Amino acid sequence: MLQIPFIRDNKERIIANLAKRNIDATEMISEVINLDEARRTTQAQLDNTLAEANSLSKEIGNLYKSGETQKANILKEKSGQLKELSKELTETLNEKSEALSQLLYKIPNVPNDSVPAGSTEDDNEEIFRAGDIPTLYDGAVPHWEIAKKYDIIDFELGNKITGAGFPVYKGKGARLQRALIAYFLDKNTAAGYTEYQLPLMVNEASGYGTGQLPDKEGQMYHVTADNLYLIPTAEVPGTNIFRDVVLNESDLPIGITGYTPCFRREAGSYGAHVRGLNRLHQFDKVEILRVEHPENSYKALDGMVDHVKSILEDLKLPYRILRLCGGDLGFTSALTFDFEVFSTAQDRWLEISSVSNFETFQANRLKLRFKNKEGKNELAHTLNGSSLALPRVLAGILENYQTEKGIVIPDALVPYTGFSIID
RNA sequence: GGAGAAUUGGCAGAGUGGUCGAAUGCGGCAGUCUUGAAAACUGUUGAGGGUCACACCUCCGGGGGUUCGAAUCCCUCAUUCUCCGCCA
Repeated sequence: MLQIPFIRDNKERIIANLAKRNIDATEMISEVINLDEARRTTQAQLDNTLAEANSLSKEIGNLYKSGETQKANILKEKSGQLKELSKELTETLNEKSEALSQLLYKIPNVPNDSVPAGSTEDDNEEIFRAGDIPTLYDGAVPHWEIAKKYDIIDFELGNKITGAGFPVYKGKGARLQRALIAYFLDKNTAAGYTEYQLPLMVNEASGYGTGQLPDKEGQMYHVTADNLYLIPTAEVPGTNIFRDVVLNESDLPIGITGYTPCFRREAGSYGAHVRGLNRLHQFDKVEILRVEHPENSYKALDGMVDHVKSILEDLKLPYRILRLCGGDLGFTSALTFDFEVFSTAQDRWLEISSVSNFETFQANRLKLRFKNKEGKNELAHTLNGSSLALPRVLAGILENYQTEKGIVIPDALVPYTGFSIID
């Protein structure tokens, strides 16, 4: 959520940069400003009314004390009128505030100046590429066939137990999953991130805190009996650690990592591109999150990018990094770098990590602040990234490491799997 | 799930209808003293809205109510603790 004073002061810049998301925010922005003005006017009227009522109450109290009941009763009547007036004003105020926050919830974060304009993923800007795309043997196949061939992932069984998008990993497949999780967590904690194990369901306030609500209402599984949501990413419980928190400046930066399953309804996505592990309702992910001083957040973002790079280099997977264009940028993000692994057998790039700086957009909703040098509370910056999302890394490994003899496990993972080939 | 108790500023903790945005202690910050530090002493120190700045308004777990007036009384929800029940 954008801050109102920021909107007031940066109207043109906001509109110009939101245009990169293909949004014409002119009307919304001026409506925000109008509503805010109306809100403030009403607030001032209400304040004055309440001030009058307060002093009247004091007077009445004094009159009672001195036994002047008659006079007190006269003032009581006046007080009743003020009460009525304040009720009306409160109602107006609530309406304005509600309308204002509803509107603010709908305005996405302002893209960073470096974000290219564009509407689809084709407009994303490739900024880095590394790793060799292997030449596969003649019998190479996509991962869903590999999974069947070696009996390591059973999609049909998942269909039976739950439904499409809930695969069952077995044997070496399950072990490989566990190995990846352990390896990622070790890698992250070695880089200074503190490991957390987080709730897999969150309440409504947390959903709003990180911006999934109301924007992605329909994309989360909702446990209606208790009004809880299954997390679509560890970002939600992880970032909400800091909801309504005032940190000391010396607490910054904070880095945390956690493994969680993620649940996404993925309403509306069907077709060949969602085959196998490419798009699931339940998948595993290890996440990294940072809380940073506003001055350092972009440096921290680069640090996160380097960290994810080092993981992919350990795994020796061919990958590229994209700077997302405005149209592809998430609602809450100011700047996002996507990592994609090349799936040789599918002949396409698969997104495996998304590293973003949210600046104060989440912090404003969360009320995540720190006491700055002047002793004032200032919004912190939040960042997060996947390191990494499991299914597509798994797909990448299965497809890029397939040989006639079987799937060769990347050296970095062997200590975790306890085996070096799936055959 | 049942019964009881509780929820106050960064923390601890007083406050049961008006003079309470709230005693006191700890912590934080600034100063005195000191070569420096510690100790001691002095001052200062919640958040949000509003204003050029004041004024002023709101906030004592959340929401609602009673009252001229609520941290204080009532209702409701959440959370915590104790006891009972159930249970991986």
